[in-house]
Amino acid sequence: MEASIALFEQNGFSETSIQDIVDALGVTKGTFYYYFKSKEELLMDIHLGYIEGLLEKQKKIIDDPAKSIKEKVLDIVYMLIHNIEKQGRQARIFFREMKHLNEEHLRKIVEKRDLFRYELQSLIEKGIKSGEFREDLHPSIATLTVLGAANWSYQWFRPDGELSDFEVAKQMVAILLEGMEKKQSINN
Amino acid sequence: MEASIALFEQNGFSETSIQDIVDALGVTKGTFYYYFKSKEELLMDIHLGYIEGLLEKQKKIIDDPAKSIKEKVLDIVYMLIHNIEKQGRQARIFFREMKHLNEEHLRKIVEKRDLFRYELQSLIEKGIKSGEFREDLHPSIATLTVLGAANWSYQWFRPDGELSDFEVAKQMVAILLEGMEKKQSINN
Amino acid sequence: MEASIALFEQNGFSETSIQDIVDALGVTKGTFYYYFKSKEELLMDIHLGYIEGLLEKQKKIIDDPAKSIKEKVLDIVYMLIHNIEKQGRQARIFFREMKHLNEEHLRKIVEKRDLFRYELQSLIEKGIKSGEFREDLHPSIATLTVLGAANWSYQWFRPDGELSDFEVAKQMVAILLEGMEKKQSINN
Amino acid sequence: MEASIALFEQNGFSETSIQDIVDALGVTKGTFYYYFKSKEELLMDIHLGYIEGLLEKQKKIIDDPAKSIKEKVLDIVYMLIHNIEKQGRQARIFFREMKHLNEEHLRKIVEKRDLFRYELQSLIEKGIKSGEFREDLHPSIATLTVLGAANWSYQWFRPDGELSDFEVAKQMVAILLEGMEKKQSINN
DNA sequence: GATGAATGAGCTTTCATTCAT
DNA sequence: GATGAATGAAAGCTCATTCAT
Repeated sequence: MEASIALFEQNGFSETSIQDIVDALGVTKGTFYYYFKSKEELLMDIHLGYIEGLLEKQKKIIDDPAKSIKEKVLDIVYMLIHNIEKQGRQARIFFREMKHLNEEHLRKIVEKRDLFRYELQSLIEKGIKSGEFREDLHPSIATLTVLGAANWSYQWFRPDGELSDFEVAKQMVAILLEGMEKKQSINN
Repeated sequence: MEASIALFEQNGFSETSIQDIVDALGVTKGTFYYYFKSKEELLMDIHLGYIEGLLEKQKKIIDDPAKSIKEKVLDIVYMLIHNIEKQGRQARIFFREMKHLNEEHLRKIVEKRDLFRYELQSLIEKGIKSGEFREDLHPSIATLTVLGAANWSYQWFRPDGELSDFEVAKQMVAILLEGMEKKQSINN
Repeated sequence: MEASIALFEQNGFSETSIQDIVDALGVTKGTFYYYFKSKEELLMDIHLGYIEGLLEKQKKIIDDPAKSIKEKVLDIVYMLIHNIEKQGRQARIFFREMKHLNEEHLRKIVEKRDLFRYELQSLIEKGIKSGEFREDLHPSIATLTVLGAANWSYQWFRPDGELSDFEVAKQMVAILLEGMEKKQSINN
Repeated sequence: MEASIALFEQNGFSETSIQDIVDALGVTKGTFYYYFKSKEELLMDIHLGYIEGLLEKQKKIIDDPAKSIKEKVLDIVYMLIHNIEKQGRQARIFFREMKHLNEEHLRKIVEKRDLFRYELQSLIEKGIKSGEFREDLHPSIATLTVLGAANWSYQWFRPDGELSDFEVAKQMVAILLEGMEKKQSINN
């Protein structure tokens, strides 16, 4: 799986042959099929590992009773960006290669992906009710804006860049929560 | 090109054969190679058409002397989302299939894509200088946050949804400019 | 098709690879798939050619108004055996490799094979009614006995043997019609 | 062997993998190779079991001093058909999969199969000499006609059909001995 | 401008067999 | 007696590309 993740990320699922994978490991194609029923099944395993990891981490954040909703949103954004440092390759495979899953597998993955989204959305809805977020916020668009900003980072965030994952997350959340506009000073 | 865009978007570049394309048109493979040097060249044509269209529209917005910077950012976000209504398929191909370009073509496209980003970033930098945006804004992260939010919509925005492209863009820009937080009333 | 018939007959369908077929012709595998959708489709074409040829010949014999029923039975047996001289390889493929057809194709072929049997059976039934055949004959078993005797010959009849196909057919029909028993002389 | 007979008969020798066989038994492939040297050897064992059983039963019938030759022919036909009730699957494997034996094994099996035929042929020859059968009978063709009629039944005879194996054999032998023709009454 | 025949390299997958444990 | 991991050869099939016509 590790070897295939590196190859799928770099060259794409369709462009990576079983031969490429087993060559990277110094084994033969037969060995691959001893461990995986098909190339698609391997892809499914990668997808499952990724999304279930995310769901688990999201759940821990949401269930934390000590944090405010804003803090939880920050934590989720940070978690997504931090995850790219650790599992950026899986993330890129997840978004790019999902269409190569078969119908049944795709259904399962989309279900979990949607669950992640709904959990975030219901957090934002709570924030609106509790007064932490503006009442005129459209919960689903707010959710997708946050997710877009964070997920897009898998396209550009490199852990070796100028800013750390935490600083990127802080900046991004600052924009999302407080906005880019210069605040009007109360005294003016 | 039209036929291939529909097929590439639906099934992916690698999964679409030349045969599929010519079948959709009722011609034969020989004919394809009379008009295109290779499958990759066709993909390049699609990429070029998409990114050059975006750059042109972006330029028109930025060069408009009648608008504030904030308005220009709104316009660019709206333009990106609106584009999905018109050219969603090209957008999805652009982001998903870029890696199938050859080295030289890829370089050219990445150059133009980066140009688009730099133009937005320099708009935001101007906004910071002019006092329209907060001084503590990290221009590159702000740029990528805006682009992430807008570009991500190609994954979920459907023109037949509840909200129009303009309403989605307005909501999204409201979040990006004013933030999700409830503003403190001046009297409190 | 000709090349594949020779190979399927000699080595069996599963044991003959596409490579074997195209090697025999001095072309490449791609060429094979330009003309046939799959290996199974080629097998179907062989089956269809064989059974439809038989049905056509059977029809001509049955529709001949100048012949008695006994003569028609002889003609059908002779036709089957004669066919082995001309198309013995197809015959052997027909009986041996039918199970490699896919469900839909198998259904079509079995239908036609059964039609051939029913036509013979209805001929025998007419013979019983007309008094040419014994009344205590069980039509379906008689049919299968005749078909068994004739069809089995594809397992052993070789056109270069001692007897010609016509002589074999005559002998076989003599047994089937008159029996192997020594007839009791009228005077005894 | 039992498990493999069921699988070979249903799906064919080439189409049945060792994995299929050991799966049916809940053991592993290594175990198979502890008991059989190769897949082909297993096939040979099945062939040997079948043909030696037939030869033994044939010998008992032929050696019976209490029976006429005609009765012996009936008995052999009955034995063949009866065998299908008991060992139909082996029979079908025997006729269909023989070509998968290796050269040496094939030679041995063909020898025994031919022995069975010669024994029947020599019985018929005796019947001709003794006056039980017509003198103009061609012994080898008569033999193959009888064998064809009987063996073919493995293609269609189902023990749950309308007639029992004994009734089918009686009908078939009636045809083979007395013929299908209506006998001319002595008084006419 | 367009066709149709052909190629060749590559693909995923299967499977009988081996063998150290 | 039995297992499980591995192999290697081959299978059916796909497909971008070429090119004479």
